[in-house]
Amino acid sequence: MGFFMSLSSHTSGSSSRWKRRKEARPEEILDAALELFTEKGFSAARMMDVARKAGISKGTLYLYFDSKEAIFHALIQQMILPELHKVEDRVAHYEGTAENLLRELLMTWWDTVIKTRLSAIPKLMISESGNFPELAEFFTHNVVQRARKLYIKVFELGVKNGEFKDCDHEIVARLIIAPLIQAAVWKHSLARFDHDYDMQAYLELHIEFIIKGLKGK
Amino acid sequence: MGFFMSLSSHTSGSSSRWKRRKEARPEEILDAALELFTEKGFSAARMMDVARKAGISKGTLYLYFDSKEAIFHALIQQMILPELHKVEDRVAHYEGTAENLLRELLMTWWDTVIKTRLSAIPKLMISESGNFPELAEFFTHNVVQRARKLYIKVFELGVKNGEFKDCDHEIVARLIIAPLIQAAVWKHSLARFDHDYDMQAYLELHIEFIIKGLKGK
DNA sequence: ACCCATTAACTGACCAGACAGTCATTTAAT
DNA sequence: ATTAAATGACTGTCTGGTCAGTTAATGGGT
Repeated sequence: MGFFMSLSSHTSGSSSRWKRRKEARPEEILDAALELFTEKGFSAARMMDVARKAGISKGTLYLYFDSKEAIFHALIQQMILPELHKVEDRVAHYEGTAENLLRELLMTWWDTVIKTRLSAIPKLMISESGNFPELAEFFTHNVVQRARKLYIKVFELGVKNGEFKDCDHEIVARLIIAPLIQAAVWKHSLARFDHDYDMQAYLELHIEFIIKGLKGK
Repeated sequence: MGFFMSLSSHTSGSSSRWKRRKEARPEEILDAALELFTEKGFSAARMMDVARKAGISKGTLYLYFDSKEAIFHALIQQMILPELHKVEDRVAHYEGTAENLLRELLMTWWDTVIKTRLSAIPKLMISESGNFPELAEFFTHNVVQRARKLYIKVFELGVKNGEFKDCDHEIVARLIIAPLIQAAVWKHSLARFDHDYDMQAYLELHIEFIIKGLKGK
């Protein structure tokens, strides 16, 4: 027993059957898991597939994570928060018009979240919220509500400056965010069955409509 | 074997252990399945739980549907299309301003889809698109794209009337729809961990922003 | 009105397959 | 020679689907 046929595609060309790569494993595992959990859902994703995609065996997964659920936790908790911190800092130190800050924020978020693999996180968290209520609560409080608060701040700055007309802050923030979340979710679900569309134009038109709406109210 | 303890809560008060209800079963099964599939996802939802929620035994499920997957198919194919037909008829026979038609369309959709249990369908289809590519394709072509075409038509009417300024039709349609889909998805995922919000105000502000954006471009 | 034969809706114990997680063994690295 | 990273066959459990048996409903005969 123990014969070998899988030409491990990961670092092909090596003569040895496998390499010790203690440092690189966790991130590779999380990447593989993010992709599979997003595509199939947590429950339908198989640990053996995660292992294969990460270029290791099933047993090795359990050297780095206690369980399937532990991988899911790590995904949600490690991948988004760093990005959020950067944006919060940016808003805290910003000086200028609210309109420009809003434009910048939306474009930054677009480039660093919606266009990258991070866009998978919202779709995953939305799909699995029913099975992981505690994580969903963590995510809602520590990502969603904090992001929303950021946009509320920008809006309030604009109202204070006389740039924007006042109206319900939270509703405005939700309307600003909705098309971005939707773009992320779409990208990882029905987009592959739909026409392509010009995502940049989508973002720009959204910004234009929102700015016009906020100003002219 | 065969002793009894479950006081079947479904039609309590009856002395018999169960009733023959051939006509009512399919819809009750679909309702139960929609709720569970939406909450847990297709894979994590157990047939026994669907059966219990529908007030029947597991075996009875298989008198009405061939498999778990058949229930999923029936859900997607039977629940949304009738609503879509109504709306398509309305647009085909409409006479009046594009602005008023757009307002009416959004409000109608809001009341008949977003506010009802039908709102679960988009969240479910988005979550499961990776596991049911054929159904996802069907849904995308027969629901999403048809709905989008409807909004494109309204927009084109507005452009022809001189009510709206011209710009990319499909992008506009996507931006009009995004906050509604987002509201539906949210309702069935992270909303229970988030603050409540005034959904009616959300819809009304969205309509206002969109109309202003389309007019003033 | 009652009984009993027949039908078919319904049940739930059971089965076969699948999968998360384990661990004795193998092998890279030092 | 020693350490520890990595493996994959194995196991216990869980669940979709089945089917032999149970029971509600029906209606024809007395």
